[in-house]
Amino acid sequence: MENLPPEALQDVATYFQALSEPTRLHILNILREGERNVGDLAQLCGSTAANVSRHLSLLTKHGMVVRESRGTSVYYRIADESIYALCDLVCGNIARQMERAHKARQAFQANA
Amino acid sequence: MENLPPEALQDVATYFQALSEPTRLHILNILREGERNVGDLAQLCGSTAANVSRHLSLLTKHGMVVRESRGTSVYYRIADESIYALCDLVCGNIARQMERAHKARQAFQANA
DNA sequence: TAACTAATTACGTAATTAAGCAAATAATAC
DNA sequence: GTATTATTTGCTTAATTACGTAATTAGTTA
Repeated sequence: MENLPPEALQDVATYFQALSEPTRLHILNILREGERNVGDLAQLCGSTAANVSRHLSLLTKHGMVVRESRGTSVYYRIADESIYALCDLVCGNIARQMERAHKARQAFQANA
Repeated sequence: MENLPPEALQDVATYFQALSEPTRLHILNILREGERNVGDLAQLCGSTAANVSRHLSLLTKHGMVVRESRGTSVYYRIADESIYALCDLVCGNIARQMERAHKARQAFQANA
C-alpha cells in the first residue's frame, strides 16, 4: 500500500464499499458460525431473499464468500476469514473514537 | 464483533464507507508521510480544495485525521495509524482475490 | 480599515445504490 | 410432463453521494 498505484486506490475503495452496508455485515456475521442457504440468511437478517441474494452476489464477486448449490438450495460460506480481522480492527477503532468523543463531551460539562 | 449488537453494524458500515472513496484513500496515503495543509493535499490529489476539505471533514468526524489550524492554513495529520493496518489487510485480500480470478481464467483456457 | 489568501460551506446536478415487487430460472418431487 | 420450492434477475423508485461553482468565513498583512 505504501506508494499508491493510481487505480489500485479504486480497487481498495470498492472493496471497502462492499463492507459498508449493514445487511452485508450482518450476513458475514451470521456466516461466522457456518454455512447457510439464502432463505435462512434472509430470515435471520430480517430481509427478503431477493435482497440477500443480491448482497451475496456482491460479496461473492469480491471473493468474500463462496457459493455452493446443493439440491434445491444454494449455500454460502465465508471464503476469506481475514474479513473478520478487518471488522475487529474497525470495531476497535470505533470504540476508541467513541471514547475520545465521550471525553470531549465530559470536558464541556465540567460539572459532576 | 462476535455477537452483533443491532445498530453497531450501522456504525461499522459507516466507518467502512468513509474508506470507500479513492480520493479519501489518496489523502490518507499522502498523510502517511506527515501533515499537510488543505491546498497542498488538493494539489497532490488532483482535486479542488473544496472537495478535499469536504473529504477531510468526513475523515475528521470518524477520528481518522486530526485538524490543526496554524496561521492562515489548516494542517491535517493522521490520528489513527491503525488505518494503515486496515488498508494493508485489504490490499492483501485483493491480491489474493486477483490471484484466484487469474487461476480461474487459466482453468478455462487450458491451451498454452 | 481594506485587501488578500486559505479553508469551509451552500446549493444544484449527475450518478450510484438499496429496496420492493414481479417475472424468470433452477432443481426437485409427483 | 406438471407442480412446487428456492434462488436469481429485471425494472422502477427513493435516497445518498461526490462533484463543480459560487458565496462565506477566518486569519494575515498593508
